[in-house]
Amino acid sequence: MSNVINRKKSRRVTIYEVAKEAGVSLATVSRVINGSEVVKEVTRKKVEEAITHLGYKPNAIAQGLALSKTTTVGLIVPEAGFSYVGQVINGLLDVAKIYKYNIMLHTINEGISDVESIVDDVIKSRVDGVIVYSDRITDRSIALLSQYNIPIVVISNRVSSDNICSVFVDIEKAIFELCSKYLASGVTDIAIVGDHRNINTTAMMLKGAKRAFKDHGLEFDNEITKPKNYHSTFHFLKDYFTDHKHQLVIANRDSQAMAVLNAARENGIRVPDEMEIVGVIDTKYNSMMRPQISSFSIPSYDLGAVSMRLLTKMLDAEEITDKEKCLKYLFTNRQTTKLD
Amino acid sequence: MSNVINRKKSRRVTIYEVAKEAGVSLATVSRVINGSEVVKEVTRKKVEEAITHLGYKPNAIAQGLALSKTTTVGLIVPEAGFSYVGQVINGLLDVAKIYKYNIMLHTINEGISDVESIVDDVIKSRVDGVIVYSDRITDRSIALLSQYNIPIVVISNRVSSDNICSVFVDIEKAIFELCSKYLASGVTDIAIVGDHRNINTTAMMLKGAKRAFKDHGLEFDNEITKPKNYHSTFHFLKDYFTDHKHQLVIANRDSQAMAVLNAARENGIRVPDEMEIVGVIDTKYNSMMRPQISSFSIPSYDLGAVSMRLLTKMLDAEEITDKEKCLKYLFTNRQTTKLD
DNA sequence: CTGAAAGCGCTAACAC
DNA sequence: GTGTTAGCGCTTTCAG
Repeated sequence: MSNVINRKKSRRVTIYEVAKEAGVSLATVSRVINGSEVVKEVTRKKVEEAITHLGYKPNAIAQGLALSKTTTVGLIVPEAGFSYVGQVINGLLDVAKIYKYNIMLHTINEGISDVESIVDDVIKSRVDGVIVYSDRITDRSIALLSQYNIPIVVISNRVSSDNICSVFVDIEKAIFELCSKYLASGVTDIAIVGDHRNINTTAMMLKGAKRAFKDHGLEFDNEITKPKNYHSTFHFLKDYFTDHKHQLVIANRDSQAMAVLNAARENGIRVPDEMEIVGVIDTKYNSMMRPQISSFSIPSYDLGAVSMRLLTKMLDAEEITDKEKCLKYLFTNRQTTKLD
Repeated sequence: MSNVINRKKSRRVTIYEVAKEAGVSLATVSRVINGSEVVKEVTRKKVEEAITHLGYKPNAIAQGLALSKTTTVGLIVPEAGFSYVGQVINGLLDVAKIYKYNIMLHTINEGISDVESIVDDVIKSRVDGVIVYSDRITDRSIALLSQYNIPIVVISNRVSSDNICSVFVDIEKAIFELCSKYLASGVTDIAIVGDHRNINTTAMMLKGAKRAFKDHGLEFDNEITKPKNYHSTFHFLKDYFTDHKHQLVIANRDSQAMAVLNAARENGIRVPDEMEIVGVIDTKYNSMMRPQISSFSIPSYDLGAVSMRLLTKMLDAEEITDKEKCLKYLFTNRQTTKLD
């Protein structure tokens, strides 16, 4: 297939060697590499032959230096969050592939020092743009990054400015609608499990619930949060449900929804008869539980794909009609709810 | 914290500007950046002040060009496999951070054309080394890559050569031991669910089972594979278990083990009383099922961490005692087995 | 201890 | 159409 010669320990072939082999100047080689129209057909042929013969591959680093652009974008995701970011990454990579961008992957955790070092790495590596999956709007990484005047797309958070766009799902609305529906049918004992790893999302969920309750002349005040002394949501909920019960419990990540389900059942609470459960972020595991957990399907893949597409637009200085892109969610009624 | 001036639309500051600001030559600036010992203390101070004052950050691309090394490594993982590769990536990134390497992420699917283009990208981006998470030893990506004489670490597969090392878990042995134990206790109706996405792992599992059976004077011939016309393992197994039952079913990925569990139960097969189930790859979801699925814990994080460490050794031309690193697994007995 | 200068591999005017 | 040349930002001899 590829005529690459196995050149052990030999330097990688450069544009000069191709030029010599083809009997042209390096400028011409550069032209054919970059698909310039002005090269005569016969010389192009010669060059192309030399290229495949020598197995030449342009040095992206050198190109990057010469052009001051790297065709790579930095991706920053929360550490240990791959179970729910995986799909986002897939979407992102697929689009990146189309537009010939490479992805530099960085993970970030809570530590501030970490934020600084990530930003450092990102800036030093001279990526053309950055995509940040971040739940926290106040995230220092974004603030720091934006100082460098580099195009940024943030996922899962509504923000925008001169060089920042965002792609997200309107969780507030999702929860509002869900709660409204339940309230309308007389269900008022609704609780939301707070997610300390996704503070902003939790805030949105609460906001949606509060709005729905207010519309019904009620007040929402039922956030369940894991105290620090419990090391897992499940263990906490197991205790919690010994003397608590709600008509509807809403959790963010599917692992939390599962914890709710398991904890409830271990306390003999029948789901969905006595208590209904809804998850927000949906992974494939969500539907593998028995009963299957009803949930919103956040379009994770699209979140990634759209973000990357948006970034390419920013990089090409294309007109951007909407700097804050809100994606549609879908509610899937499974076996932990009694909805129709 | 950082004294970076918000320099809108202005070029990034270069080593020249730092040199001018500090009143020294760029060679000297370069020396202090790279921690050379020979710089006099006072000049170093001057330079450092200029650097922080200007908010200078070295251009890694230019450094890469000058040094012909990029301090980035390419990571190639199977597309859509983040649920079980996530931990590997975390381990890898943590170690990469320590050794100051950046990660360029690529995903790969079955298509051959894809392989070529990935290898192309990897070579063009002049990474210092590559880590490939690949189940298939015959993987063309590795073959192609190795032509370029670049250090490679392969995860989850035993291979090695001049510039290739590998880190993996001895699945064959794991299954051998498990089967031996069951066979010794009289359980002989054992089946293994084939995983079309991980052909090599499946082969290892079968090999282990066969060896155990042979040791007991028996022959193993119980691979369950999803026919092409079923779009999910679960749906196939649901039909399969209407007229099949085994004493022990072993599955590779946890999602498959869950499919086994759910399918069995929907056919009224009691687990573990009538049928026991063991999974191989363990994610957090595995233990969220009820009953909790007994499984091997493949040390995913370590797989990544060790691989990255190994790669740094190759890059530093350190002595490598073992080019094929076999990591320990652990069996966790949960609620789908009757073992003690 | 520090500076001058030659690349690293490639692109993009500007000539011819 | 094609070649020449000046950078892109940094490292590294080699002088001084």
